[in-house]
Amino acid sequence: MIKMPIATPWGKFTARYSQRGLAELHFPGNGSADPALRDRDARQRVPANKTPSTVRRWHRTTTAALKSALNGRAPQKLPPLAPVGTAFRKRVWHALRKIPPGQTKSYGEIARVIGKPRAVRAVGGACGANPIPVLIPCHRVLAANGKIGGFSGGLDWKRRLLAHEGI
DNA sequence: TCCGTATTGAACT
DNA sequence: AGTTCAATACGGA
Repeated sequence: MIKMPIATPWGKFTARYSQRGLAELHFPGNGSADPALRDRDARQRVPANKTPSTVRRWHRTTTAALKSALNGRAPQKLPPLAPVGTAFRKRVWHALRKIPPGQTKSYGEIARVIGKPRAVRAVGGACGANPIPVLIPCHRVLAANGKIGGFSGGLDWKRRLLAHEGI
């Protein structure tokens, strides 16, 4: 996995790439408190001039896409997305990508979309396990009663992202 | 197998 | 308007 930073007005995000594409996107400030993990991360940080050209191309796309998304706009182009997860979770993530900016759905609605109307709680689990937040817009999923629900990156981020989309 | 979950809707105060 | 509760699918240990 190749780890590369993305500087934005809201802080430094971190992208991780596998051979298949973008595998993870991390919020700023999520640096591991555990020194051992920090060391591991430092080892995985790769200088740009040493990264394969394919990954640099992906990374330019990711960077542009993230900046669009942070401004509440749909990215023109996305890198290949290669999140790791079970078949069920991938179906959920795929469904999330169909929610346009400025619109929201409930966990139950997502469950129906993927053909498992009773898997509402599992959908919540899949949202929480989303390795590529913002680009896979898990922040556009609210509870059925209109409450905010949760967000793995912190509810502040969820509110901020939704606010930028006019919600 | 057991436990926790970013749920939901109904039935109660 | 708040609280409790059961049903429920999934994933990790």
